[in-house]
Amino acid sequence: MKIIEDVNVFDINFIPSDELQFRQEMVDSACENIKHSNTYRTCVSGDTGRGKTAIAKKISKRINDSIIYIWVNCSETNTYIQISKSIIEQIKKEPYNERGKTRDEISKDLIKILETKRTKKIVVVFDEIDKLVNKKENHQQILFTILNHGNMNIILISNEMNFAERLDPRVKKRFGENKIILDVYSPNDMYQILKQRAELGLKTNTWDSEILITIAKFSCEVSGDIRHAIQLLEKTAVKAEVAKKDKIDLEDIREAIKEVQVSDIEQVFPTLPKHLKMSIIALVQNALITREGYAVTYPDAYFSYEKLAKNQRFGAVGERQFRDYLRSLEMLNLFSFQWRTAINRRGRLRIAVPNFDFKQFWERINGNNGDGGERGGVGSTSVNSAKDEAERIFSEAGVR
DNA sequence: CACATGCTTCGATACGACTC
DNA sequence: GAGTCGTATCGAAGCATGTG
Repeated sequence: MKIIEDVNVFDINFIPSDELQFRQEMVDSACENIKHSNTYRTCVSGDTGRGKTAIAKKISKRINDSIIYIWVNCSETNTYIQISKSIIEQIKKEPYNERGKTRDEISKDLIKILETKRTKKIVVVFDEIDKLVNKKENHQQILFTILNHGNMNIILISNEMNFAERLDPRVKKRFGENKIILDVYSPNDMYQILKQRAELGLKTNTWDSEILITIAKFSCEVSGDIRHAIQLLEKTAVKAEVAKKDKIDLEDIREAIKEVQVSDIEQVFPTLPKHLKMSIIALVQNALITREGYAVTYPDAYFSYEKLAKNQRFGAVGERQFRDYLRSLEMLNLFSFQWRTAINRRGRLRIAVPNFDFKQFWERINGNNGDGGERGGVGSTSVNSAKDEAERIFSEAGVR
């Protein structure tokens, strides 16, 4: 029996066509402000899955006819040149060739376009602005250029609450105190949102409130991320469908949770550069040794990494660079870092806590887990390649 | 307080990809 | 080949947090 009516409803980018639940006032107020001003500026911040992107997308849908809407995702587009190019292309709606042009030349082209008089207002959204601000290079100068030329409405979207502190002071001043900070969805909020999705995407009578409440509670506890909850609901529905049930039950949720938890690291791992992979393995090895779920970054984890990397073609990088790798892993949300007082030692320790089930990860990459590969379907390819990658590293390093 | 440790920040350098 | 970017790497200086 079919349970899912419309898969698209569970897509990560799906925005319901009716009003947003719980975030609609913010959309309304932003739209009003944009209507009455040429220089509306605001920062929206909050952890992943709290509706930041949904707000921005909703604004564009709402007033798309009267504005030029520009979307820049700073996790992909995060250099001065790339951002300029993207903005120029989105305004002119034609390709822009930046090859061979210097930063100054591109900057001039951009300014020219920004200062052109037009009837439609421009709204620029910088998604994941923290990825831009946290870069070592001064690519955030692009914001200064934009603020100084022409009139644009600007919305900054950030995961980090305090990204503003890293902003160039000249830019920060221009944004003033206009901030929207999004709170976590409560279990009840999540339930309401899930209900909306279930009504849109699932066949009637295949689900009940108890199912949704269970998912909402679980997702709230583990992440507070609404996307997590929606993904879990979808997987649960798939599980029920595969089992040929008429109705989703709690057992399906348990099955689905198993998958959601491992998917993150195992999907990301194969896509990472070699040194990052070895860093992850080193950290996991040490997390297993301490038996308390964390790894000491230096010297322990670094030495483990050195051992792994010793026989690689390019050898191990220095401890200094290893720290930059740790930073990357933090940015990827794979590890969190904390301070600990050192015992029997001076100074202090930095410890890395894996944000994933590292024991399960370790079992899988070591192939010790006999029933690890029994899962069919979409997930198994990525799981196997994570394992393959790790095995290659182990064999090249001559370590087990 | 002087010193140890481990981190962050800043800047220098090397190098590949690209255009002129 | 010169010039320009962007990225990866590393060293020096300095800061924060601890010990004796």
